[in-house]
Amino acid sequence: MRGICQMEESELIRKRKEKIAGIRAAGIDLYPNDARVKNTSTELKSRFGNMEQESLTQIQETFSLAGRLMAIRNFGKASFVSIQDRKGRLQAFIHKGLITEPHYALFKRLDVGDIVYVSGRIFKTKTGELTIEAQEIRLLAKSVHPLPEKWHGLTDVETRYRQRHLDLIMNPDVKEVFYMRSRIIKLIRDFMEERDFLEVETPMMQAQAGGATAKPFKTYHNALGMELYMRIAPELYLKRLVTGGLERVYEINRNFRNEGISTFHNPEFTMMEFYMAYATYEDLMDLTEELFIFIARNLFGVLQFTYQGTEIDLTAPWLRITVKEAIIQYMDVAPGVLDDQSQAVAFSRQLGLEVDEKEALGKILMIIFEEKVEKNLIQPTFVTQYPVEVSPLSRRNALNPNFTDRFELYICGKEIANAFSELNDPDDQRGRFLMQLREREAGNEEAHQMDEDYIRTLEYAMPPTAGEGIGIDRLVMLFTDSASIRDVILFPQLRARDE
RNA sequence: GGGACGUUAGCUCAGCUGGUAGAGCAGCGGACUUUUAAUCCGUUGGUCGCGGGUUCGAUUCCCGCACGUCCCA
Repeated sequence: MRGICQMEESELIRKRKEKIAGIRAAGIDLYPNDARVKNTSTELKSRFGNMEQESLTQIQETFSLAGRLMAIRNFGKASFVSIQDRKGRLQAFIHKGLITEPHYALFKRLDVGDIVYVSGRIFKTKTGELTIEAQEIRLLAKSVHPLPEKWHGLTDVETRYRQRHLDLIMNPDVKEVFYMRSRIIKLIRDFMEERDFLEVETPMMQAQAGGATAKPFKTYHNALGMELYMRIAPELYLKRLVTGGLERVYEINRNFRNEGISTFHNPEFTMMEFYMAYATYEDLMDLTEELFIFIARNLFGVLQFTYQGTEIDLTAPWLRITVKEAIIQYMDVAPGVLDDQSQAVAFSRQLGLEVDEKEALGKILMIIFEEKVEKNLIQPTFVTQYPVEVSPLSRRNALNPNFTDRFELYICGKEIANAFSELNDPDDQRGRFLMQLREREAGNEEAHQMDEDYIRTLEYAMPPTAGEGIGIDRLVMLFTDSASIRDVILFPQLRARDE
């Protein structure tokens, strides 16, 4: 990254350090901790922003504000400074005649980027801007490094991600995204609590990385002398809790998958998973619609919003379509082709897809779906009836046991949620794990492992249950119109840099 | 993993067919009592991502590497 290695030698830094030495020599604490801040920028603006200057002169009260000095506009004896706190910005007026000599001397030594405190009465300038008239100004923390340019700000994406503090200081929209993220997660919690779900936490470090098909990160516990895996999903633990009688549980937490990084993938990402006893995957489609609508209503007040230039409409009911129907709709293929393994191989090869001649029919369907269909699903769409081969933990459909009672939710061509009626027959579950083991032996590193402990849990009888996982980062991307997952994760994974 | 593009002052960016680098902002000095990208005058600041090669000479052309962005897998 530009500059960072030479920062020690930069002239700007040298000058700044000399200035700091001077302030120190004058006996001023560079990092005091005794300021008591009474007000915030937006609070003062909402209280006094609409009042006229004549009314403000009647107010004798003294207000105080602290934050980062973002601009200094100097006019000889008078100066205007812009102070940014967590809520926004407020201007302060510093006049040589209105503050003590030592305070003014200190003010002249301050730099943009410093953390300061001002207190004084409130007034409006002749341009109508609400301003604190400083009776006191203090330095609360001295900045050594200069801030990026005031007008263009910080745009270099690498610096924005590696030095997120700078991004947050310079780009108010970034702060807004993370306020939104927090609000969305709170709304989800409210929604789940309203429906009597219990929030729980299950292990991040697992002896076996189960509950999904993905490559895990491996770690080692010294005292136990055992290898552990960072979880790829909480699923099997949450279903143990349902078996234990908790019946409605959810967890919002991190999953870790040892895979590539893209605008939609970060190796650690946040997932909400929830399980609801005595419900089916169809119930969860209704619940998912309700949840998204609840969030949109609270955020926007309406169910229509724009994601990257595309108008999204969350008005229920959303389209519900099976995997096979979706392929037929978008690929113009005779239905029979998708029921016959060899015809399906031929068809996918026609489409230019690389498919092994002996590949299971269900896998072929998914390859076609993922390659050719997925990207077309712009408005919210539940894709249902996934092949049993790719759904080792899902309940079989009663009418067609080669498919499962499962759905994935697509919006803007991206998978946002994955849900199914849970497989609670321990014998069938064992058979599915054995099928996965064969795949693992055939070289599929992502295939699920045998989990005898989980099967034993099922043998105690898990109630009929439906469960779902919702990718929180992708959800936040959607609602904040963010193009990259890195824009909704404060510290996205980047390659380490040599210092 | 493959492809395209990028990396020049603290920040945002110019830099043409190769001749040892410019602007704006920031900084520093000065003027200024209501500005808000303040203004005006003056001025400092660069291992042109790193390493090779071609050349009398490379920020510029070629190769490799690093990091990043986007697209594809």
